[in-house]
Amino acid sequence: MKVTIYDVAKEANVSIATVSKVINNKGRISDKTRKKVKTVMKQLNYHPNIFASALMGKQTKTVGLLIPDIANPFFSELARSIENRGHEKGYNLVISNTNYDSVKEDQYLSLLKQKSVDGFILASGFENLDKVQGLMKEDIPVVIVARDFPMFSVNAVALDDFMGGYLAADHLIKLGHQNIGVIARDLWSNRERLRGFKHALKEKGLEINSNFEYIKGLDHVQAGKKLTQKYLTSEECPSAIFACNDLLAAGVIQMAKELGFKVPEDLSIIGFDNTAIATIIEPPLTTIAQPIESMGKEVMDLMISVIKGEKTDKSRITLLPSLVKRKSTEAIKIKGKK
Amino acid sequence: MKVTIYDVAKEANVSIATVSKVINNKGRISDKTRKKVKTVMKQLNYHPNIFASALMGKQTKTVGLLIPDIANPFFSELARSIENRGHEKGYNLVISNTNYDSVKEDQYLSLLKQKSVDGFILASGFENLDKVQGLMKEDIPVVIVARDFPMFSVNAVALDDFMGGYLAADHLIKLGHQNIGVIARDLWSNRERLRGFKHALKEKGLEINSNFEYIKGLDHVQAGKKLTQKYLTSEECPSAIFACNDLLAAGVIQMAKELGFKVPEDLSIIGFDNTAIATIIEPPLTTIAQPIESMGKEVMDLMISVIKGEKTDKSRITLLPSLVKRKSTEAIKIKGKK
DNA sequence: TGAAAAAGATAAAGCGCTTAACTATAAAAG
DNA sequence: CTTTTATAGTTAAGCGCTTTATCTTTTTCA
Repeated sequence: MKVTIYDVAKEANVSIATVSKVINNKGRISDKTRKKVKTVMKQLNYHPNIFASALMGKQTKTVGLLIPDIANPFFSELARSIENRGHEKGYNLVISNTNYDSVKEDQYLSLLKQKSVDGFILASGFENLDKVQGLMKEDIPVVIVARDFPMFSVNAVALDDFMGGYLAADHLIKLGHQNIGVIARDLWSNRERLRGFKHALKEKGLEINSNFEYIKGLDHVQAGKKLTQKYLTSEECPSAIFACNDLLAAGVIQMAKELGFKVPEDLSIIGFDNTAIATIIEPPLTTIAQPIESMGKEVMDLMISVIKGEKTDKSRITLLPSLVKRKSTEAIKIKGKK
Repeated sequence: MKVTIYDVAKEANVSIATVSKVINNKGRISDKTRKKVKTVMKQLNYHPNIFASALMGKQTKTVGLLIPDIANPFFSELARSIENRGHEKGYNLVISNTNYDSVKEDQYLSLLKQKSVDGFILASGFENLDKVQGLMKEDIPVVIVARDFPMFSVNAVALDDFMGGYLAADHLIKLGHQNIGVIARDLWSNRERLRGFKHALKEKGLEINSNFEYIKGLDHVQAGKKLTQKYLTSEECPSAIFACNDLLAAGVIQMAKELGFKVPEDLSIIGFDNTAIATIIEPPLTTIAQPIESMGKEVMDLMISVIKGEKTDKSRITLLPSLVKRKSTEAIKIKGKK
């Protein structure tokens, strides 16, 4: 039924060891035998059983990807990009949706460890450093993406979130906005974005009073709406809102409209990520773009080089965000004037 | 280093066969020994090596999911739902993005076969029946989702696409539309939708002249825009457009606006899928809803029961679509009147 | 021409597990 | 008290592959 290394060996009149050698390009083999064996392999449509070799400690060409929410466009685009690069390089992806849930993170980690994935790409919340350190202690390749652990030696490819926040604030300030609301889930990357944001404000002598605001248990769009409602009906109604991802921004726009605010005339909105939805919503969203495509490529490449042992030192690749101006932001109107 | 069945056996003073038996709940084991072994397993934090058992023909608790485009919200939501259900039941998902490319489909199929996934969930285009039949001949569990092969015995969970198309047409007709454009990629499910659509028209004595229209090589949104431009600037400018997925519909709305058409006043638009973007775009999209959540659950459950051999006969589960009315469709204005 | 070195191929052990066949023990039956 | 039978546990083969030590053949060159 299933063709094994024995079948090939018999057919080619050699030992299984010889076959193994040509499979792995190891040891001394004459060209003649190599050719013969290869021919037979083709002819029999032989494919080595990965499990048998995994048993012997070889790689499985599979990497685990832990992601908080595959249905969030940023993550699904990132996943697609990682997957593509993986496919190019001969790696498969076991994708696990953690739903920002640390219990699930744990479960997946031990499950996939058991399934001998060659390494882990963590795009999850992972506020918990311990788990990552645990993996590293066991010498399991780990790469973090879209999330940085400062002060901690780990392979990572991340966005300069600080700069992203700075860019957003800078844009808004230049348009004359001074009273700006922020909506962000309390994650590390968002903390950085907020830091950059505040830094820009400070440079111009501005202050921001609003801090982390987020409503758990809702999806991003709903959370964006709720918070926007709160902001826009409060006393110091902001003239602009910085939403820390595009989904949130979509919610902001929706609620603004529902409350009778015109975007961008009455309220400027800037998002983050530059996913497909930024161009789908109305008005098209001004947003801070993450280079999702190269991010995926870089992280997969890094993962592979770690797996192959080419990298012994840790490295951190930082990609830079950029401002994409569309229609959801504009210069503030002078109050009272028309 | 790694703790094996031998370590457990030694520690518990039994043979490895006994340990194996308690792991798999097989054979005769006294309660006392069972408890003892279990304790030791916990204590040593032992986890069986899946590969070793896979080598012996046991399951890997991994299923392959082939999907055309994980970044399309319909598929990412579907993937999430499948993944969730899988996780509940102890299965992992290897997700492969085929990009509607039959070469990639082939590659993934043989690759994952080699990696001994327990079965395949095919959400891909798979116009090619042969491959599916090939898998089935090898007795590899296969379930098709969101895509039906009529006249062919295969496990599937699908939407009643015919009804979906019918519902869309019915809604539009009741609103008085007679001249309706259709945008759809030429896939099986869309052919069914179109058939249902036309059926409804025929019932009312209406005809549709436009047929399959799609532009390959573009993403859905762009394709939707291009085609809309063509329709709206043509002679028999339609009063309504049926787009066979929400992404396409988003493109339609965008282009309509760009051309100065008001939605829904000048042009009614109905989508398909009811993904998150339906509520994000402006105006909110009237669309035919697929029960994505239950679809994912059903397909995973079906897959598992096939894997476990509980199902010997093929079965086809058909879910029903429903119309979700939002703001992108309205009754047609009588021409000339105001 | 012959001994040493190099090259090519092999046998066999072992990775961690399952399982069929078997042995030992205890309980039931004659 | 021996024989049968059910029960509890063990032995050992083997899944398909890698790899080390070993053996055989060919090449090299003094």
